[in-house]
Amino acid sequence: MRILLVEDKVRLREAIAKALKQSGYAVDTTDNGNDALWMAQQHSYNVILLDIMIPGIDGLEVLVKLRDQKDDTPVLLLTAKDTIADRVKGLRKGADDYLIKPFALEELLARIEALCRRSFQKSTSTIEIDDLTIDTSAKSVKKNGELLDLTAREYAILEYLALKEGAVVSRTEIEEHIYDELVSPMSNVVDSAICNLRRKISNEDLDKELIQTKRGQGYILLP
Amino acid sequence: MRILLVEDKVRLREAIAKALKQSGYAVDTTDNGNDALWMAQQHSYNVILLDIMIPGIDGLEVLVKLRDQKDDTPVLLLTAKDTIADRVKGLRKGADDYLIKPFALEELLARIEALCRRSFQKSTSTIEIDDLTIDTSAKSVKKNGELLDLTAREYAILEYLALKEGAVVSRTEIEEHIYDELVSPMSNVVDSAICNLRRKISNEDLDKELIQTKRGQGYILLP
DNA sequence: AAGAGGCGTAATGATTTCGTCATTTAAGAA
DNA sequence: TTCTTAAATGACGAAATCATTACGCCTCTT
Repeated sequence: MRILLVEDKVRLREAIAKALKQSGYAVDTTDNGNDALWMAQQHSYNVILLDIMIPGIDGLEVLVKLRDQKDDTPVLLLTAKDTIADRVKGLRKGADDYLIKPFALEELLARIEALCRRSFQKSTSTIEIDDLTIDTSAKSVKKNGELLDLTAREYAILEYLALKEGAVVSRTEIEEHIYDELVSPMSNVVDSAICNLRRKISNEDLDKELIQTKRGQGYILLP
Repeated sequence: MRILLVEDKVRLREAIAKALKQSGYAVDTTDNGNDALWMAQQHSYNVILLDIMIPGIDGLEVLVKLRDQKDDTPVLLLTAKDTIADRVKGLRKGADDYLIKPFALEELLARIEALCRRSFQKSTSTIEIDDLTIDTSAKSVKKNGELLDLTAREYAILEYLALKEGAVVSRTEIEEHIYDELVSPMSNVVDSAICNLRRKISNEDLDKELIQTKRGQGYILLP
């Protein structure tokens, strides 16, 4: 899951970014509205955290422009203002949620989770696929009740595939949503990660692969 | 466990704060309603102790605003008033418990415990994990019946991990819940504390670690 | 007032992860 | 079948993360 964080106060921005990364998100940050718009056009983020009071174009305007461009990335507004009028204004302009500063990091994490779930049209925090149970809240995966020992990367990829269950997911898409920095075109990081992941989730006896390869296209997770 | 104490009378406030700290809670205090609201938004407390008669916004109003913001932190009202009408009013507005001044510290501590338990949906005051028995009421930990000599910090961390058994808990989350002030970003207090904790709870013979490291994510307590 | 112990900090050493590269294997077209 | 290209796999090393120790401040106790 990749998140764009738009916040001008350095300390707050870095504190939030740190917490998000610890929770397994790929995070891009910026401190102003112009860059925010630019970045939002470059990548498809899963969630955008948008402070309203920022230099350059203000947060609400960024939001409006995004929606004008038919970009419906979930936006969570961060704001110091706390009047019903402001709330309504933000939501009217197409925000999906808002949080009043200062807020608890856990609250933020919970809302982001909710937004992600919603954007993938999932209502629960666990996804069941075959003999796997993926708990997106605890960030753990169980196979027949046994906890699997996945690394952060492995988990992130599996979760992403699971959320898009049944859809072909390209390498590029995985790179863009899971990795912080741009992956060099020649790299086979994803292949490598998928290989390790398969090793951990496969049933040695059955030769059925949960993660199937669509040659020339990417991977697909099938139940 | 982190507690917010809102009480304007200095002596009483400090007495309560001291007692709470001795019982192993992280305590933040304030003497007025405005700051209380601010602080409650800043952190996610496990319990809020709220005097009704305070300067600024009064206690009941603070409560109402919290609930308006969907903040369901357990609130224990402290008040001199003792009429059924007042009680009902408080509870109606979303308080979880009620204590009439003057009260015995013992009584207060007991109720706080109850609220903490309830918020984690645990009915008993002891948590059993592997060969450990954590008594949240006595704030003691036994290993195979033997009492362990944990420091307050160590206990607090263990208890928190235990309450979230099976879920990955990030350093940031631990810092936020166990430590009074924000820990400097570079600090490795948590690592250090975990290290000491492990030393005390580990079985030298078995190499199974109860507290496992999820590299890049945090720690997880597994049975 | 002195001693002890808790606890935060810094430094160093150990571990793990993960990206890269090289090689093998498999898929699909001719 | 054979050739071409994509994907899987395994080994390796750099980098990041974590564990552990030592030290010093501060608080609490006696």
